[in-house]
Amino acid sequence: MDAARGSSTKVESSPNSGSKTPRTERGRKTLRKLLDASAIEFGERGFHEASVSSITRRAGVALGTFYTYFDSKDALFKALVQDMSDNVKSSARAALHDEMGAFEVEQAALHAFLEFAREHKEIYRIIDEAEFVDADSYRAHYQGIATLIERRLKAGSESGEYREGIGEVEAWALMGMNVFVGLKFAVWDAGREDLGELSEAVNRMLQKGIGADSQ
Amino acid sequence: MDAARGSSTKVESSPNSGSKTPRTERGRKTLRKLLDASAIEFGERGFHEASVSSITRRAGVALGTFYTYFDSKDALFKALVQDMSDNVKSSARAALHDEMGAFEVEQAALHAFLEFAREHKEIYRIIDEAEFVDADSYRAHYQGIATLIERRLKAGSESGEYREGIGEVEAWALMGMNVFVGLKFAVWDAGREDLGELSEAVNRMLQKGIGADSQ
DNA sequence: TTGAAAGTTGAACCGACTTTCAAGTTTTAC
DNA sequence: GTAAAACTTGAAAGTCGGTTCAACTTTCAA
Repeated sequence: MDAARGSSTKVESSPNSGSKTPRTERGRKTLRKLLDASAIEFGERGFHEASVSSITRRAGVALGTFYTYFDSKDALFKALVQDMSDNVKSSARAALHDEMGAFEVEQAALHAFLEFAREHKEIYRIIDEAEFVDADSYRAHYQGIATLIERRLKAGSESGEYREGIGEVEAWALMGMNVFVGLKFAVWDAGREDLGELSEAVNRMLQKGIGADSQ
Repeated sequence: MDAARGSSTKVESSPNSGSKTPRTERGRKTLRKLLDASAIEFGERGFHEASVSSITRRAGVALGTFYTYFDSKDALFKALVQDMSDNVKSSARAALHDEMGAFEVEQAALHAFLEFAREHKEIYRIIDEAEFVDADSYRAHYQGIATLIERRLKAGSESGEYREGIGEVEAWALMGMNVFVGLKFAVWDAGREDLGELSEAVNRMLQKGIGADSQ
């Protein structure tokens, strides 16, 4: 349940994410406690079921303290979505290296994503709920990832590893594969399948499809 | 906005969907008005923003009338999710015919789904929000579709059109492709791309992947 | 025709949760 | 050492919307 812990890295690096920047060490600690507690609370209960008082209780601070750091429950949620979105992206990017081939890159990206999802199961609930709480963040999240994927696909196309004409549609399709495989096998049925085998299976689809004639 | 109209077919066919079956024609009409109004309201505002009073206002009936037909706002939502879920499935199934080849079937299913999504854009919001309002329905929806897809994939495998070893993972991956392509191109950017070309592009990925060597 | 069943109405009840605030404590800076 | 700034506290205000209910109207069946 403390899976959420790791997700709250670099909070103070993003300046205007709705949180009022604390000026003392004590304040910074309290803000961190609130963010950690809220990631857990939102992950367990969802935005509307989650209550500010429950978050402050988890964080071990008084109710009023919350409003020293956030304008509203909404503002906190937005800050959290932004934070999670950044973390997924950078965790995937960290798994990629220059010497990798195009297919290798996609497999590594998926593998990193699956690992991330397994460690931070709240991510699906939180990102998905953004669709209703903060629609812009939701779109921005998926649009941002799709753009990254499309860029990689185009590069693979130019290097001759992928066929020509690969673009936006394929990027969204690929993202959908990754998201749904993650939801099913890294969150719902976590541990039932080996993440390495999963990313291989998906990569095989990418390489040769599912047809019999493609050997 | 009256896209929701068509979705409320066969309401009375499902007996215990949380709605108290009306006994007169007048009652049936009122129930129908409530369901139609709520599909629009939930689609526009989402579950929590939607209010019972706004739904009854849209439907042109008094607030109290609502509780003649539903035990609660939750019950109505569940009934609606079930209805939508059934409709997506049957609209896809209706597009399939026995004489079709395995790939042809998948392409037709996707095409039917894309059309359905374009006509009923609320479906994404409503199904997605079920994750928070009624988690079981949400899982049941996707699990149900995945099972249908997996069955088709297995059949294609046995008929020799697909390679061996195709199963659950591929079914979820395929579902993810369809869902995300639908979200992006049939809902968000509706009309930007031709649905026929879209389902072809996705089917091409299915047939030969995205590799250059696969011709 | 008539009484019972089905359906309708909307004001009022009610609980729950976000947000405010004035009084207190701790930290910082000089 | 001291005053200002930063931070904390929790009771209470304020809001909002789901749900109830008793009086009323319409429909149905015999």
